Amino acid sequence: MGNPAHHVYNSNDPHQFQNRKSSNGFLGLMSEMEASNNMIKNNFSSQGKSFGGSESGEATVRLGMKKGDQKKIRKPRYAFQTRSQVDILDDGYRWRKYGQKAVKNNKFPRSYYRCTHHGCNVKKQVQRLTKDEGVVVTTYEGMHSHPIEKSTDNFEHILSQMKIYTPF
DNA sequence: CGGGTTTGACCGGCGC
DNA sequence: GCGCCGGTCAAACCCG
Repeated sequence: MGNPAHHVYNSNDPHQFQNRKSSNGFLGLMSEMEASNNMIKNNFSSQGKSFGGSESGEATVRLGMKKGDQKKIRKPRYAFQTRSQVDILDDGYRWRKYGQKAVKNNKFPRSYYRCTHHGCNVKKQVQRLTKDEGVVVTTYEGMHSHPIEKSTDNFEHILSQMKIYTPF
């Protein structure tokens, strides 16, 4: 991958993005999480810390031992949809793709990415809608506990801020 | 070479 | 218990 010259919001320039947010640019912003779990709120209130849930969960060795000792914390994740012609929305972090699966009722596959930063277990998945090819759904899971490593554009900064404060 | 992608197999949960 | 399904692993492959 590697889109050297420009960043990727590109496909629709920021202006359009802001203009159409009420109608189409920002199709939706939804967050999935279990309201029944209070711990999640704790995790989110202190964004500077590591989000304990997923980390401890993944630290457990899989395949051969049960990991559901005590925690059944549901990892909060939030998704937003954008109009873009490219699947790769570069938000400033480095992602490594670890899977791709076809989605039912959808003719396009879904790609699974993971942040390559050491000790950062943030995941995201990118999906494209069948009906509107121009719509790309990006779902983030977890939160980065380290700074962005690329050039800091304004929009990226705003975006990252958005990520932090979205759930509430 | 080193890092990221590809791709099929595998795993755990859920419904029947 | 079995099969579907969404998500992940890992070995091969690719490319700078």
